Parts: sequence; C-alpha cells; structure tokens
Amino acid sequence: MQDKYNFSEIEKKWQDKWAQTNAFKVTEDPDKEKYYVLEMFPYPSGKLHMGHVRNYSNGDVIARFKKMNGFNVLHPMGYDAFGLPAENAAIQHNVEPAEWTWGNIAEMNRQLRTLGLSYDWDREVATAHPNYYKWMQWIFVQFFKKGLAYKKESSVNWCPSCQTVLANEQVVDGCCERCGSVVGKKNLSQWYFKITDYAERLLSNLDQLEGWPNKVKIMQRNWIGKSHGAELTFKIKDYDEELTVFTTRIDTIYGTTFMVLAPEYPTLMKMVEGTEYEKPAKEYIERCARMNEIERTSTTNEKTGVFIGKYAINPFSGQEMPIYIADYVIMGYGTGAVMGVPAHDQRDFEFAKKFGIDIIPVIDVHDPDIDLNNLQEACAAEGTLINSAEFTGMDNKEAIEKIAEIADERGIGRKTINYRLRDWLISRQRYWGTPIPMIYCEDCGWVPEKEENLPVLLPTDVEFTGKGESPIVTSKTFVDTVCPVCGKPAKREVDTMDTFLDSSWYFLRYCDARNDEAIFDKDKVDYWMNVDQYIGGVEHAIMHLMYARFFQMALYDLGLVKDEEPFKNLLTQGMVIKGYNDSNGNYIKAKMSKSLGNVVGPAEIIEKYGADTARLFILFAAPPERELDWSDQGVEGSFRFLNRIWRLVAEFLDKYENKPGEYEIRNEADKKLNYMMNYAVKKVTEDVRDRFNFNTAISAVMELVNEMYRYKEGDVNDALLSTVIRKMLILLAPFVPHITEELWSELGYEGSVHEQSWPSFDEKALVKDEIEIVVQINGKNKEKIYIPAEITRDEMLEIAKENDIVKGLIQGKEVIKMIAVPGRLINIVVKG
RNA sequence: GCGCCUGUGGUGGAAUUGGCAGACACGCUAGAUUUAGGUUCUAGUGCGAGAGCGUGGGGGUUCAAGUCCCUCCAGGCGCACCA
Repeated sequence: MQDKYNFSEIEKKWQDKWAQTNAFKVTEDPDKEKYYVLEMFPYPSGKLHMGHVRNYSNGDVIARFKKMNGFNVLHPMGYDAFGLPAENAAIQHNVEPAEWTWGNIAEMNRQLRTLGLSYDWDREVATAHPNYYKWMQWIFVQFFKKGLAYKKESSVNWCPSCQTVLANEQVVDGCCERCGSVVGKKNLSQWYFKITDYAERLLSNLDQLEGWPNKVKIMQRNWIGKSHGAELTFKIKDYDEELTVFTTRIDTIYGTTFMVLAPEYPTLMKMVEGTEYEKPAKEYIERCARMNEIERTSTTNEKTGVFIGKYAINPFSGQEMPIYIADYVIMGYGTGAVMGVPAHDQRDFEFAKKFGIDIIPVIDVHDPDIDLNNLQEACAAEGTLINSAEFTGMDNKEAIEKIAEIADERGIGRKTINYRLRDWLISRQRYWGTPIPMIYCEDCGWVPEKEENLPVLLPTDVEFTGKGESPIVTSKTFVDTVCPVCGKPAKREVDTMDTFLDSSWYFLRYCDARNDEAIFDKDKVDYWMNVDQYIGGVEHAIMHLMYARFFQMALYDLGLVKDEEPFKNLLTQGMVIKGYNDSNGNYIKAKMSKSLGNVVGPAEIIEKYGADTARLFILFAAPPERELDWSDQGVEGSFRFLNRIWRLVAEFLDKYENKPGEYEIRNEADKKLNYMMNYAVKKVTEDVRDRFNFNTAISAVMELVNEMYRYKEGDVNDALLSTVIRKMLILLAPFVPHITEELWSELGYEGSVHEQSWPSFDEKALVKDEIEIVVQINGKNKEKIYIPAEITRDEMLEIAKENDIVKGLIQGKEVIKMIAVPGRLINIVVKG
C-alpha cells in the first residue's frame, strides 16, 4: 500500500468505477422499505458553488446512511433549466439559450461527479427538455380544465429591467427579486393559477408537517395571512350603489366616522363623474398610479387622500360618513374599501387628524393612562363598548360575534375570513420557459392545445431584443395555428410559464423519469412518494415550497397522487459564509459573493485536497441548519484527519495481518478501545439517524482514531484492531466515500464499503465497572470519586461521606440535605 | 410596528432529559524529529497569582440553570399602510 494519501488518483478511480457499475441505480422493490432523499435541484448556471456542495453533501450522507441501514434509497438529481440567464446570454453573447443551457448542464454534471455523490443518474431530469415540459403543459391543461387556470386583465407587477411581469412572491421590498430593479405596475391580461382556492388547506395542513422547521411553517402561515372578520355593506346617500368593507373589528362600528376607497376601486370614477369632485379624484388616482411599490407602501408617508363628495350611511348608527379615496387602502386585500375608525386604528387616526374628521372612542380599554376623550394615538386594545347604543357595556369580543350576527340577520353583512394570499400570476413575457399550451380562437375563446399535440415546442426562429413582449412573437412559425375545437385560424399564447411551475412537480417525475406515455406511472409514484427528506436553502421557504405543496394538492384532487403533501421532512440548511476585510479594514462575515471577493470555489478545494476533504470540512464545521463559516485552516484540519487515517491503516497493514472477527479483551487497553469503538458506533448512528448532527458524529470518530493512535503504541491485539479499523471505515463511509472505499479494498475486503450493512454496537461494552462521580458541596464542585457503577443511592452517599476531602469540608457543619444522582453527581447541602 | 431565530474560550463549535460548561477541531505555546522550512509526534492551552470567577446584561425558580420563568440589550431573518 502506498504511504501517501493520493486523493486525486483514488477519487477518480472510484468515481469511474461507480459510474461504470451504475452503483446507485434503484428500482421499486416492494420487499424493502423505501427512502426518498432529495436535494433541491440547481439552476444550471454552469458553475457549482459551496452552497451546492453543502446541500448535496448533506443529502449524500443521509442517502448513503439509509442505504447501509437497509432502505431502498431513491436519490436523484436534475436541473431547473429554464430561466432568464439563458436568455440574457443569448442577448449579450449571441448564443442560443438551448445551446448555452445544455453546455452548462454538461459542465455541472462533470463537476457534480467530482464530489462522489450517490445519485441514480438514470433519473436525471432537465425542465427545459421537451420530454419534461410536455408534461408541464399537460398539467397546465388539466388545471385549465378544472378551472384552476384562468386569464384575466389586471394591474400587475412589472419589472422594467427583466421586461416581464412578476408574481407577488417575486416582489421583495418593492423590487424585483431577480435583478433588484424597482417594480412598477402595468395593466395586462395574464394567466393565473387559483392558488387561493387552496389557501385553507395550505394553511391547515401545515399543522401535520411535524418534520418541517417551525420557522418555515410560520413564514408560510404569515404569507397565507388568514384573518377572521366580517363583511359589512354600507348604503351611499342619494346614490344607487353599496360599499362592502372587510373588518376584523366590527365591534367598533359605532366609532366609524368615514369611509376610504383604494385608488384602484373599480366604480370610483363613475361615482364622481360629472361632479366637481371628478377632477381632483382623477388627479389623485393618476398620481397614485405613477408611484412605484416602494413609495406607495412606505409607512412613514403622511396620509393623503381626497373627498369624493358622497356619504355612506352607517347601517347601525344611521350616521352619514364622508367617503374618501386614499392610497393607504390597497385594492388587493379585502374589498378595497375600508371603514375608518380613528379612535381604534392608527392609520385611520392619522387620516382623521389630517382631514379634521371626528374621533369617537367606542371601546373603554380600562387603562388609567389613556384619556379616551383626548387620544394621542389610536388605541387598538380589547375592552368594553361605550357610545354604542344597545351594545354599550358589552365586552368587545362578545360584541364582535353579536354585531356580525345582527348584520347577518338584517342581510347587510356576515362573518367571513380573508386571506392575504393572492392568485399566482404565472405568465412571463420570456422566451426560455415552457410555452403555455393555449390557443385563442375568435369564436371559441381560449382553448387548450389537444393533448396528443403536446408538447407545444419552443420555436427556434426568434429574435432576442430584450424589449417588450415575449420574443416568441417574432417567430414566423409559432403564432398562427388552428383552433383545436372549430378548426378556424387561431393564435397561440406567446407567453411562457413562470419557472417556478417547472420546479413544483419535478420530485414526482424523478419517480418515473423516462416515461413517454404518461406524466408518470401511478404505482411508481405511490411507491416512492412522499419525499422522506427534502433538503435546501431557507430562501425557498415561501415560494418554491408553497407552490410545490399547491401542485401536489391539485394533483391529489385530480387523483394522480395519493398524498396531499409532498415533503414529509424538511431540512433547511444554512448559508456558507466567509470573513473578509472591508475597505476600512474591518473583519466582516458575509455570504460568499463575487462582489465582496470572499468566494472559495469547490473546484480549487477539490484540486488541492480532494472531494473527501471538502465534504468532511463542510459536514464537520457546523450542524447543517446553521451558517457555515468557511475556514481555510479548518479545511487543512480535515485534510490532516484523512491523512491520519491513511497512515494508521498503512502502518497497520505493514505490521499486522488483517483478521477481523472474534477477539478477546485481554487487558484495560483492549477494554478501552473496545469501549471507544462501541461508543463511536452508537454516537454516529444516533447523531445521523435522529438529528443530522454530522459534526458531532464525525467528532466521535475523531476520538476513536485518537484512541487507536494511543492503542497501537502498546501491546496490540491484532484481531481487535482489525475489527476497529473495519467498523471505523464503515462509519466514515457516508461522509468520505472515496478514501473509505480505497482503504476497504486495500485491507483486502470484497465488494464495496458502501454495500456493507451498518454496524451495531454492543451495549455490554458500553457498561463501565467503575465510574467517576462529582461531589458538590452546596452546588460547587469539590471532589471527584470513583465508585462501582452498580451501586445504590445510599451506598454512593456513604462512600462520599467517607472521602477525606469531603469529610474535611463538611466538618462542624450541619448537613441539611444530600442529593445523589446515580451515574452523575452527589450534592451535599450544608449550613454554618 | 408585528412575528421568529441566535448570543458559550483567541476561532468554528459541543453539552440530546435541569445534573462535572468548553467534547472535537482550528489557532497558539513549549519540546522531539528534521541541515532548515513544512510534515509528523508529545505536552499544555476559558479567565485569575490565589480563595475563586465564568455561557450578552439584570432579576427569579431550584439542592443544582448554558438549559426553565420574567426583563432588558445586541445581531440576524421574515412580513409590513393587510383594515
């Protein structure tokens, strides 16, 4: 055996071998328990970064561990291959998006293989491949037929830089999630998915997702934004229209002194038409329309608005209340109309102050610090109703129920629920995406392409200008077609789908990735789904993870899958960060990024130390959910540990014969090593299986290796040492697959270390005869005593009291209490 | 503003059920090996001269608190004029 740990040679050798033998191919096996482990698939940018390496290393440990524990493991990989960068490459470098994408995928495949990951490559998918997007279009058609896809014109988020619309979820702080440009508004006719039909299920199912991090569930709950309240209808004085508002505080109805409509309120202009209020209203609405999302939603803005000359009638008090337009009311939430209760809502309070509207307190909050008749700010607390006719004196929670009930009886309102979640806008004015398989016919309207004609292929005769509409309109072959229903000339939809659709069901396609006849075979999906362990970054907490849940539910309703939820357990891994010195020389830790110059590429680490070292460092430096602080010195340390193992095995083979099996425990040294070995097996098993604490699992093996180094300097029991080495290699195999495979073969073992079953541990070896017990006096550590392990509480205390140091410390003092915790400590409480 | 998370040596982190704080690793110090550097090996390494003191600060519960409760501070994340 070579003295030197020649990682590059070893890693290449085994990667080739695994590829040739298709080592990680799996098929359905009803006799075995299945385990589906999935890492979020990458966008094929062409270059792997450390975040990818961390993601896939985590998944690979779990996959290999589960396989060694007897599970039939599905561990696939693929590419989220549609998207804007390919199109930008086309504009900037004049390369076809397809060519650019397939080239990147080939390059990423090569890089992924250098990491030694246990994927079943036969199941690889790429969403930009017609074999994949054919079924994406098929799903769209099913959704359309079920009424889940519809087209409507409305004011949408428009990114002026990407030249496309964005979903609500893709607007972050008023800016485009992708490019950071300030998002504007535009009226366009676009395709939507009715995700709001699923709001309640998306919300309530979260409770069943016990294997999901709380943080993600809370974020989804907030995003869905369920709000209990009531709708209430107001008549308008001398005008034949009613206004309906949504409110969570119908108990404050007697404190309502004005009404506010959103600038986009549909019948607004009709209300002011031909009156003196038409001009100011129009000006105000236009001013709002010009504002971008940031200006519009800034909470620091002073309230603005204009009176429209009409009065609503409070259905309970009969009072006439002026109606205003104000931009603090949003058309997208509730009804776009709000009842103004300045005494008990801060925004209404500010508005009322500015416009000199009455502030009538109707809830007594029983707080001596608050003067209800001279409020300095709105008071939103619970309390007792005042100034509220027959409801005065009622508890406000009771009043919420009662008033809604009466409104219902009178036919002017009812209890209702509102969600913040909006329907999902899925059209994109882009080329490099799945074509929406819809056709517009003058007579038949929007009709889907016939299923036998799918896929609707992306045309290749297009020009990439980067301006305005979808580049597909420039195709001479795509747009004109015939109506699938009546056969008359018709036009195809030129927009493509949001790429988040592609990634909302790829985990299902992996179950049967090469099926040309159907989206997938139901038996196969029923066997593999759900995903037992999903792993990815927390940045996907809302969009991807909610869209995928929506798809799964909709497909469930179509009878295509057997569960409503796709991902049983979710692991959200932390970012990879690295310290750097900023322009002032301060040391700052931040996410690896090109602009900060604190990037370490996987390729350079693999070249210098090998994939096993890169994996080991990443797995050892922090538990998966935390941020990972990149440290070049830490990488050196991991490399050192692998060299240490290499030398240990080399020296062993030099001196002894490898003969694992029966061995005798001859002395204390044997016993200690045997203990450490069993302890490591127990620790690694439990840390990986129950907690994904890979860092502490690795540290347990490090302790074992340290013990082996001590042990080999003494009287060596070669059968025992052979066994320890064998088990150590198996324990490390999921983390560092190449070096363990090489050493396995050097030791003369048949087959692959990765085919071995996971070792068990001997409980008996973990029982110690004598244990160390801490003796505390008044809770302070004073002495350590060694006592037999099997001993009663009373015997423990006797031994402690006989100890000279303890005796001295309690002499002349009154012993008040003695506490003995078997196996841990003794605490003697004394006075005086 | 609301919601959530995190604060432990010089550094990354450990302490799983309230029971020896600092496992393991990095770094550092000394020594050995080496012509030298590197590698490797050995010993030491929370602070303090010491009794002691130590898990962001303050308070509490308990025989016992990194862990439970209250409160404040700092950093991070999410949502945000959501009626």
